[in-house]
This record gives sequence, structure tokens and C-alpha cells, in this order.
Amino acid sequence: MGLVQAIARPKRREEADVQVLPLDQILMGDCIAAMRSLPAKSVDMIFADPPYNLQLGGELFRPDGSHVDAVTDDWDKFDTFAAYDAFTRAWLAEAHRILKDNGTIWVIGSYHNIFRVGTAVQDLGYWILNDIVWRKANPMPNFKGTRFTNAHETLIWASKGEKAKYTFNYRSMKTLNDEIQMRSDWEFPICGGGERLKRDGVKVHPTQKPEALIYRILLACTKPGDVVLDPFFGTGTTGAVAKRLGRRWIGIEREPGYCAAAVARIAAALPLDESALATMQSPKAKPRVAFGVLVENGYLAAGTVLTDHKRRFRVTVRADGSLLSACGREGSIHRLGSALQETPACNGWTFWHYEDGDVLKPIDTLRQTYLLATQP
Amino acid sequence: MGLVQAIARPKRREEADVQVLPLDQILMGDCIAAMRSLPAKSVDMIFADPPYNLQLGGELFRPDGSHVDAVTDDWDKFDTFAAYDAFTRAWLAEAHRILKDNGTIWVIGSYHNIFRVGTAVQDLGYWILNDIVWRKANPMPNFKGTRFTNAHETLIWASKGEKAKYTFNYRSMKTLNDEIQMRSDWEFPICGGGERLKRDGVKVHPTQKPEALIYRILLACTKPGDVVLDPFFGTGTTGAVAKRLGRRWIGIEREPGYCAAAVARIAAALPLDESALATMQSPKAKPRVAFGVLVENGYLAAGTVLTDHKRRFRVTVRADGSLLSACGREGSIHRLGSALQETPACNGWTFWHYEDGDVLKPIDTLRQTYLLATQP
DNA sequence: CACTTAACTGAATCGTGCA
DNA sequence: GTGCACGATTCAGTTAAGT
Repeated sequence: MGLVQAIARPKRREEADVQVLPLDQILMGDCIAAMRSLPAKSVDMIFADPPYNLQLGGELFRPDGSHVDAVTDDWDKFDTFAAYDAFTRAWLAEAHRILKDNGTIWVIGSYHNIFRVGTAVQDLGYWILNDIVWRKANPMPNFKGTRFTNAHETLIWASKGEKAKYTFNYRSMKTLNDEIQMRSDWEFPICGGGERLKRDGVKVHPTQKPEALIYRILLACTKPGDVVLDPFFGTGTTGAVAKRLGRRWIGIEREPGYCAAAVARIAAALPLDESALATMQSPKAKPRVAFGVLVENGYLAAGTVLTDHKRRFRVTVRADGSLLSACGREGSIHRLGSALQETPACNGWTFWHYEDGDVLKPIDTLRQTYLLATQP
Repeated sequence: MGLVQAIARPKRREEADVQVLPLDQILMGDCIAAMRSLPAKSVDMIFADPPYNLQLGGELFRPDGSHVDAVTDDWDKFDTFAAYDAFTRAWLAEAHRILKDNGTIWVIGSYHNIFRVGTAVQDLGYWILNDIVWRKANPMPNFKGTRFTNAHETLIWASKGEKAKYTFNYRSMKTLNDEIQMRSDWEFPICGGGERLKRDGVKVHPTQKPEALIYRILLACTKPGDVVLDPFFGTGTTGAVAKRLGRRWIGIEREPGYCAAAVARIAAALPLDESALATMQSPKAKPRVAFGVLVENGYLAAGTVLTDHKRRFRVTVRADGSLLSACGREGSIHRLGSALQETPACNGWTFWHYEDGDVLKPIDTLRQTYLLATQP
């Protein structure tokens, strides 16, 4: 039997219990129909990356005039929220049937769809264990300056019910995180570089997820040999990571093009040797502090006067962390510093000082204080 | 009139439009009833920190918002979610009525309730602009080691509808974040230390939010003088920050103990003075300067040659402020820039450069010089 | 080959105001 | 309502080209 197979005719109930799972294979076809062909209580985990129902408007261009390649695929289009909800509840209900009683489900989404997914998860009797935030190290900016940079996606992790047991490899997570409990916010780069599948220089799938994200999920919530089902398989990230980690996988995918890419990719994936584990550790978030954060947190009040160490320039701190000079010029600590000195650049942290009693101290000391107070 | 007042009897519709808002006051009582007493389209922002325990502290509401007196312990999960949904939709619907057409709403929650809140927000016609993650610098650990440390809460920011306008102080946020776009993940410590309200050494409110969080929200999405409503006022964090930032506020709170703490706290809060309150302006808010005005005033002589920074295109400035290219094309600085580059749009101010000695400078620097010379 | 610079890209609900 | 002029707007990372 090949790696890709058509969906088998659904078995009658009596047969279902003894049905052999199509392990390490892709079922090509509609995800709900394919799930119906699988027996009840048969898989240990489900990872799902369903359509987000983005509802994008017109074309978008960057400030340099280049065009943004958006997700315009048909599979992401739903007429109404009601239609999206119906689809969501249908596949989540099948997923609930297929999961073993001690299995868990992961679903990823963005603010466009995740609230509807989460509500459906709860209504269907699943019990949410955590929501996890994937902080993107390099998100696409908001080109028009109309909102906050949409820099994260959300994952929901749920068991089959309130009393259900589940697998959570607490020690693995703590080890992975330098002996500190793994938190609910994870930072990873978006999928790019050599990991991003391309055909003739064009990305094969518009929303390929980074392997590191799936890796952490499988490591945290499955055991070696467990069966992981991905009903929206795409280009097979879940399969590739499962193979690397010694887990079994089942993929469901409608598009033949994605299936073909997934087959080739998984065939090339190598089971992980242990030494690679060390390199998978997430880099800790950089302790970068914006000046405005000190104002927000009361380390420096708006209205405070700052000077350089020779008291040549005097500026006032404003509510948003910008500075205002006596001559009416304004800007960030770095920009105004360089403007007043007429130098191309300036490190505002060491240039600007505040009065502490009788002595001038660089504002950088406040940053250090803040870091000491907030970093574990 | 004192800072706390009982809820006025709801006005008849005819009266509502001219009703005076109870600014900088706490309405003590049920949040839905209190909101009904406020006129339609009257507040600029709503910040809401609703209860997320499904029992609502022993209170439940029917879909019409009316109060359910008896709470039995045998509600099954569906009924409990249904009751929470009914309560959520009732107050969110009132909030929608009270908001000005260009107002926005913020709601904070955790995975227990935020998915239901988000679904209700969308179903009621609000348009989600961002979801924001508050990353707690110092979250409570997961003592049993059974899940990931629950280290964040989620906020939803939404306008009244897809086409609605809204306030977003992009420049202030960028300045606050050291000249990098503000992202959708924010890190703040949890509320503690001197900021945490205590009575006899015991915290007054179980879920007091940090002022820094509200500060950033108000700075980002309101203007000085705007009216901010908080229907779950608690100990008045929203009021204290609004006062500091020169915004007006209305609080609704049921518990007399919280009201008393809030009154004292807000009375002690000091407003920022006007110069500290000023924030970085978007260029949009500055007076517009037509390119032709620079020519008229001699900042740039007619006949001057402009190029792009790579010197690919050369154009000549004409007496009326239009540009003429070597190939005979003509137009405004923006039009000709986009035409020559064959891009849909172009900011002529940053695209075109003039020769200053040996270096190319964007013509935008001339506009800045002009503004400095002519603005009071 | 080493190094620098330019070009390109990613799940995006991405403008305003006047005639 | 529609059309058009004006002009505001990007971060981190990778790849390719140039020196």
C-alpha cells in the first residue's frame, strides 16, 4: 500500500473496533469523510490547523510598492460565521469520537477564527487545559500603521473531558526550558529558509507551520509510538516531526499537490538522533526594554526633566515615552539625542540623565532596575 | 453630587439624547441595569474585565439580562456555558448601544471565558481589530506540574463594525516602543507591590489589573478628554489611569467595598500636566504643506533637478510645483513617482531627493525645515 | 572566498476626505 | 453613493548579487 490512499468506505460499527489504522499514511480527501472512516477511540493526539476564515479585503501593498501575497485560496472561504461554525463543529465532533479517552487535541488559529473554535471545543465537551501563544519572532508588519502588528497565533490544548487523564511530559518541558517551567507563551520564527517547501521558487503552501512548534507539542503531549492524527495535513509538517520523534502519524489532506509534497518531505525526514535535541532549545526572549515601558510602569513619571551629563540639553518626558525639548523639538530618546547633538546616531540610554537627589544618573540605570525586578 | 451615585431610573428614549453623562463617577449597582441608564452613542471607549468564573460569584443572568436568583448546583456544563453566554451577550449588546460609532471596546479574559467572549463580540457585529496577549513577567507557577504555566491573558480590541472608524495613535505606540511598531504581545508584571490595594494586609480585589496595561490601552486608543466606560470597575484601575492621562471616566461596580477603595484611590491619583500629556503626532495631524508652497517660498527653486535615491529617474521642478521628466511625463511629486516606478502609489516626499553638496537628501527634509520655521 | 548591499517575503480581516 | 486626489506606511530574516 502506498503512502497515499483513497478513503476507505466507512466500516460498519461491528467492524470498526478491529479496523487496522492507516498508520504513517495520508488519506486523500475531505477531512470529515476521512475521519468518519477511522475507528472510535483510536488515536492518542490530534493536531489541527484548520482554515482561519481570514475575510481579507482588497489588495495590499507595502510602503515600497510591492504586493503582499495574501492567503486567497478557496479552502479559506466561508460565506458566514454560521457556515464556519457548522464546519468547525462537524470536524471537532468527529475528532472527539476518534480520540482515545486519554488523548488530547491541539488546534491553532488567529483572532479571525480561534474564538469560534474555542467555543465549539468547550460546547462539545472537551476540557481546555491551556491556551498557548505562538509569538512570532519575525511577523509581517502592519504596513499601513492602522493596528498593532499581528505578531502571534493562538493554540488550544484540550482533553476529552474535565475528568479525562492525559499525557503531559512535564520534565521534558522543564528540561527544554533551562529548568524553568514551560510557560504558555512560546517564541519561534515563522517558517522560512530551507525549511519552507518551494516548487520553482514559489512556496508550495501559503501557511506552512514551523517544525519547531509541532516538535514541542509532540514532545510535550505524546509518548514514543503514540498515534498522531492531522486532519488538515497540508505539506505534512506533523508527519515529518512525528517521524523524527518516533511517533506514528495519520494525515488527511484534500489537495493532491500538498499530498505529493508531504510524501516527498516525510520520506526525506530522518529520525532524530539525541544530540540534535540540544539545538532545539528555544532561545530565551531577549530582555529588550523600550524606554516607554519605564514610563508606563512608573519608573520614570511623565513630566520628568532629563538632561545630558553636561546639562547642555534639557528635555521633558511625555506620556508616550517621547521627549520634548525647550525649543519644541520632539522624538524618541535616541532620535532627539542625535538631532540635538547633530550627530548621526545617539544611544539615548547613556546620553540622557535624570536627577537622583543631587546626582545625575543615566536612564540606563532605570532600565537595569526594571530588568532586575521583572526577569526571573 | 458625590463620586458614587445610585443608578438613575432609565430615561425614556426621548430624554436619552440630551442626558448628561455621569462623568468621573461610579454607578453603584448591576452592570447591565447601569448601562441601560446611559444614553446611546455616548462614550469613546469601553474597557471591560468581566468575571470569568462560570458561577459569576453566585449570580446568573437570563438572555435578556435579567437576574436569576436561585443558583442550583446541578447545572450541567452546557447550561453553565449557556448562562455565561447569555450574560456576556447582554452586557456586550448594551455596550454596543452606548459606544459612539467611532468608539472601540477592549475586553480582557483567560482561556476559561475569552473564546465565548470573542464569539459573542463577533456575533454582535463588532469587528475585531486585534487580539492582544498580556505576557505576565511573573506569573503564578503551575504547582502540580500538570500543565504549562498559565503565563498570559488575552485582550480583544474591536470596533463597532467592519467599516467603523476608530482611534489608533500609531505614532505614540511606535515611540513608546523605541521606534518599532508595537506588537500584539505585551509584557507587564502582574499587579503587586505598592500598586496593589490592600486592607489590613489583605488584597482588596482578587484580580486587580496593572495600571501599565490600562495606560497603554488608553494611550493607544483614546484622545485627551475622551470618555472611557468600565462596566466592571472593581477598585478603579481604569479611573485612576484615565485621570492621570486626562481622560474622563465612568465606572460601574456592584460591591460597595470595591467602590470605596476606588474612590479613595482615584482621589489620590495625580493628573499629568499638559506638556507631559502631549504625544507624538502622526504627520497626518500636522498642517499639510503642499509641495508648491516650498517652491513659492524659495526652499526649492523652479528648475531644480530631483532624482530618486538611486538616481534612476531625473525630473525638473516647475514653477507650479509639478514635476517634468526627461521623457516628457509630468505630474505631482506623488503621481509622477508612482507612474515612473509603475507602482500603485508613491510618497513623493520620501521618494524624490535633491542634491545638497555631495549628498542626496529627501525633499521631506525641506518640508520639516519649513514647518519648523513657520509653526509657532 | 569573504564581505557588503540590495531585493524579496511572511495566515493581513491595512486610508481619508472632498467633490 | 462613487471617483479621485493626496500622501502615509515596514520588521526580521533569507537569498542573491556585487565588490
